[in-house]
Amino acid sequence: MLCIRGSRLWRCPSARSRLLSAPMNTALTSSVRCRFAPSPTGNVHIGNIRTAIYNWLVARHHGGKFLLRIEDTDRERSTPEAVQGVLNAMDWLGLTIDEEPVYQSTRREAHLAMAEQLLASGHAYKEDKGNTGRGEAVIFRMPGEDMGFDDLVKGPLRKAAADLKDFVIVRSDGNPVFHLSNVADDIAMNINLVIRGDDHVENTYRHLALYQALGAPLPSFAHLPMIVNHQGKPYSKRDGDAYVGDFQAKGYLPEALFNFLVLLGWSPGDDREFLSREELVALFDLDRVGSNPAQFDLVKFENLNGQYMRALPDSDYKTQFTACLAEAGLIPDDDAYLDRVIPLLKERIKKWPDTAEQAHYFFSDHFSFDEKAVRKRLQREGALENLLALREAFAALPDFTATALDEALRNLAEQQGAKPADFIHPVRVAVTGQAGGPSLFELLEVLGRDRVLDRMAKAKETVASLNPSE
RNA sequence: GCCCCCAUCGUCUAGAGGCCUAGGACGCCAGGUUCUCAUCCUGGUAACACGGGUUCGAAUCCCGUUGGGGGUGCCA
Repeated sequence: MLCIRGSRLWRCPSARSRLLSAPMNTALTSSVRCRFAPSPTGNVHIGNIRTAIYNWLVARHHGGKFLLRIEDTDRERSTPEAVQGVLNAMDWLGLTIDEEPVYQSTRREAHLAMAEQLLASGHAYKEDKGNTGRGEAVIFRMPGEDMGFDDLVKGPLRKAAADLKDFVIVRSDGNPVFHLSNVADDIAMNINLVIRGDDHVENTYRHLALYQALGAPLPSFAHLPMIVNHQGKPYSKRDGDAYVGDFQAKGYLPEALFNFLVLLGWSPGDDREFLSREELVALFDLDRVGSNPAQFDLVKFENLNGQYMRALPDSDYKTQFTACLAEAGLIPDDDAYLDRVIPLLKERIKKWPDTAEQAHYFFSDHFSFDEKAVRKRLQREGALENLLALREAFAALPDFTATALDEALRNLAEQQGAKPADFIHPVRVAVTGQAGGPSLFELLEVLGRDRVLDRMAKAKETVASLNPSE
């Protein structure tokens, strides 16, 4: 027997075993309702948020709804801070929700009522396992037949009745268990597509049985492979290097992280990797989601982030750039100056926090010197003399422009039978304190005559103040 | 233990029996551009876990092994 999933053919389990959920003839449509259901017991990490992103993308792609449910029933571990963390992460990444968030902790009575209903209909029973004295728990009775469902990313899955055991839905202390609450809320929220982590595949049989017992319509399921850490283990609450909040704090761009995370487990099928949000909404669908776990490669991500930085519209770039300067206590002289500085730096700042360090010398005379560079370029024999000679040549220039500066320097070098580089490097260090940076002559022009000449004159003190070792 | 899932360069991946002497990206190496760093351009390095099948033909299908992951009545 063959059935259709997307455009692919799949061998289906024998028709004899009841196939639950019916996604093979339920194409995803604009009526799709999916949700992100995090438990706020720690920081949101990239594995969590990637699940949220896929849910959001599917909803947007099909014109359906994307909802949020905070599963905060674990009162010991759920904190308001963690809830806020989830909200912040989603907001930062632009994961807009279409209805008010549901807080699971407010639905306890409904969950318990559902357990009563199952008890009444004979789908559940009470038992004190091993007479522990803890009281009776409510146990759900599995149907006792083979079950299967067609996972939207993993294909057809099935399980023998013998491997499907009864399970607790209400603890002996009277608290509902995850399975009950989760299904009860999904039913209440009319969720018809559940996209969640791979760690829930085995739970799906239980959930499906619950839907059946309750007579509720069955949703479709899609289980996403995990994102694993460098040890190849799924990210846990303990993996401190993968929190979404940290990416935000470190100055990475949300669009870059969004783009990168989507690519961890999905690809458009061609060679594109730099995809705008609009393109992703248009292209993304579950049928191209892979089924093997992925590792987050920070280096590759930083490359993508750099591409986003360079592609940023000028106005956005300027706003952020200015904010970074302000944070470091640097105030641009004027807007026109800022507009001339930015193009020089734009392609070499890889993430926002690097801004102040790389731009410092443009906005203040109190910048630090790279000792290695000073030693190599200014403490050389004759370096200071060259510098002063060059300063005179620069000072004599009627126009302090890049081309004029360039010409003056090369002329002087030629006169002295030296290489242009012998002058270029010392000037750079004297004027910027750094070994590398933007094109020297443009940099000098933008910096302006006064600053440049002043700093060149001070080079001698600078060298002395650094108290040369060796 | 039992059940389920997964397996292509170091990493993310393309691949739906012949288009694959396996393509792209990041990284790395070499070269180019340049005053440096960055950007950019060119070239190179590197993979179908293993063993059996099926087939004229397999990275692609089947079985097994190994490895990894998940689940397994009171975590979510």
